[in-house]
Amino acid sequence: MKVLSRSFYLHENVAHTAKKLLGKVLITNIQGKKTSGIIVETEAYSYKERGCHAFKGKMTERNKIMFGKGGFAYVYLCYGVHQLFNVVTNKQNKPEAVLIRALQPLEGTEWMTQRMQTDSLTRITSGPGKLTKALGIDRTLNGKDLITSEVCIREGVKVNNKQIVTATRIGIDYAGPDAKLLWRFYIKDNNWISRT
DNA sequence: TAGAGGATTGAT
DNA sequence: TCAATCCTCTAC
Repeated sequence: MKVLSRSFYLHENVAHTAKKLLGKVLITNIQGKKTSGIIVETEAYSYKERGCHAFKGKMTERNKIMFGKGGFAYVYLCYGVHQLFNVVTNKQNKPEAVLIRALQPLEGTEWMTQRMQTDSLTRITSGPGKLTKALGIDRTLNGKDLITSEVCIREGVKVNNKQIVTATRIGIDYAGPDAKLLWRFYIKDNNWISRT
């Protein structure tokens, strides 16, 4: 399977890219432990709306990686507890990103269960904070190139448009009217979707 | 430089 | 429903 090219990430419509990422495979190779999973749930974020860290194009020390070109990892700490993994999209100075919210485990499941301290695969990657832990993703991967580094995304399974469910994003009530944007995408009836 | 709050999760 | 937990951002 082929690693996604730079051009995939440069599309100017982040919601379009978020939808296209469904079915793709996220791979990490951390300390010799290769793990991967099929992306089954995503959310889009754009500088044009309040839910985004780079709203109105405001650059800070934390979000500056979003201002570069697409195809790089944006990892940050949420609630002081969880690391969240995003894919930077669009061209330089068009800060947009796709949050990966859930995966279907594929390879290296033994490492995932070990990292999660459980024997069961059930719901082990069904949430943005959980999948990063299962795949060994942390903030040291912030800014990594998704084409050449130890974290990358490759072609996966085909997802029919009819299988994709569109919904409002989770946890951004503070964004006012922008919280109503239908920018959350997930694969219908998939067992690994995060909480409803 | 201090204070508030967050793109979550799991236990109560 | 609520606490954990700490980094980031904002205001002073």
